[in-house]
Amino acid sequence: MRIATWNINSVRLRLPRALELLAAEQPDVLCLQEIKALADQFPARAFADAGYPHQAVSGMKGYNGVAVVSRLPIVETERCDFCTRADARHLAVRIAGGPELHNLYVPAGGDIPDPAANPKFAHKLEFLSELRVWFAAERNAGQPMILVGDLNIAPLETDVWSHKQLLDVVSHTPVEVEALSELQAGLGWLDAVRHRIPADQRLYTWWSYRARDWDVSDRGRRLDHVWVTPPLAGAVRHASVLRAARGWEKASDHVPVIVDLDLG
DNA sequence: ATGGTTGAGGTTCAA
Repeated sequence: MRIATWNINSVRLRLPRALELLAAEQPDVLCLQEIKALADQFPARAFADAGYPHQAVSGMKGYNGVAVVSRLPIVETERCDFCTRADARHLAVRIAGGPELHNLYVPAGGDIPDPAANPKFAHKLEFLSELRVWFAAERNAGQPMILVGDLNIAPLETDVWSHKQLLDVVSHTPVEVEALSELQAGLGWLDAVRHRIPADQRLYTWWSYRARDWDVSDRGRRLDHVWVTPPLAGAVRHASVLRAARGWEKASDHVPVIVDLDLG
């Protein structure tokens, strides 16, 4: 099973790029974040015509929003709200004959890495904490599950262009990395991408729109992730990051991440 | 020291 995840930053604006991605990479399931659309604005017909008729969408007006489109039937769908906000940041689906898949868009957290001074950063930490508690209460480490999405945290030193210069920058601060690590430890999630692309290699999935030349300066961060629970640890066959997508016309600031699983 | 760009929607937020 091939799973792709992509923060598309407006599904309506970038629909043509998404259809090209599906045609080129042939994932079985594509998970999207930041669709920036209401569910009834989602281009369902276009994805269905492209061979992805099985869909789940959690949308809102203008911001956030996550969606899953699949070649394989989706047999169950669940949306959770965290931090008492109907924020369209989570969608769980069960793929027919396959594992449960959680698609997440973690709050970015604003600019100031201090929860007392910055409510957005406080929200980010609280969201991660609630997510950890939710998984501990509602699921267990023996269930085969996949967690994908824009987690808005680059945990490793090689997940950012400069570990030292980003220690005070939201997305790489120790307090966030610790919160993410606690979430990961909860069910023993394995970082599927780093399982296949070792941590001694720099790896980024996001480059700011504000750089003069994203490719030359290469000041990226690995914000987008694919994790699996222990029963699937041995199933991870291949992982890739589509860096070239950052150079597409009308590119998202994030690029797709793809993982292949051998589910037997 | 601070700006730089993008998207949605509406003249400003969030990223």
